[in-house]
Amino acid sequence: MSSAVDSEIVSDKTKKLLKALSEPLRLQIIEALSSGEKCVCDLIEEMGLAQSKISFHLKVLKDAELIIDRHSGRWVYYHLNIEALNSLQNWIVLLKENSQRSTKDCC
Amino acid sequence: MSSAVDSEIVSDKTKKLLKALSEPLRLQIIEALSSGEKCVCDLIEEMGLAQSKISFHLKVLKDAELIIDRHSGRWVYYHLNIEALNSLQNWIVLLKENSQRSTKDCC
DNA sequence: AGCATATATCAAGAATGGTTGATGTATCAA
DNA sequence: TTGATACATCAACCATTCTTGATATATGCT
Repeated sequence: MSSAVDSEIVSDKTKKLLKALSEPLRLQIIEALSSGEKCVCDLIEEMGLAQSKISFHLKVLKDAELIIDRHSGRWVYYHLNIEALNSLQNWIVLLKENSQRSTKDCC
Repeated sequence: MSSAVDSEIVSDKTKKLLKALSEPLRLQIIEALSSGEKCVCDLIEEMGLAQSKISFHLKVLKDAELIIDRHSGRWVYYHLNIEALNSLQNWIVLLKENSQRSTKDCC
């Protein structure tokens, strides 16, 4: 249902989520946003990094739908997309369930 | 407590976990192992990939402590490390809690 | 001991991903 | 309309990661 050759549990969406989360700087951004919505300039100041660098990583996070942008005047505000976190958590839970099923001794 | 310059939630361990999970092939391996312990030869056959490739990715997963190996005769069996999945889940839960705290309207 | 099988490791090349500085675009204020 | 600010994008360079084929190691069988 999600790709041509498909015997997989992991959706392309989850793959993209995990790829986006594989960068330390992006994790820092995620953390920074976990304390609330922020504009790019806040992040630049808070993290002390080049603007183009921040923008680059924000784009990756946005493409993965981990964060959502909101434009207001000259500013762009970003916040976490809880849905993405939920979907990631679901994947982990699924793995764990699968795993438990396979290791439990039979009656 | 986890690094010299530390105003971060994300532990180095979590960073490594997420990096290890950023590769489609490694996700496939994780999935394959979620249905139970397997030896390298099982994975090679099941995934139809070069042995050195599989070994390479198994090493990354093992270094991140996402999987655990067990040697038995000529074979090496791998299984998921549920602890790692738990710790990843905890990180997500923490993010979500943080996020909710910051978005809830005050009394 | 000699051979076969299972797995790990390595070196070289290929591919992907990140950084940097410059430039583009949109919005606001004067 | 001009200038300033906030952000996005781009191209060139640099760094990291993956792949491949070859070789190494360890175990077990005969």
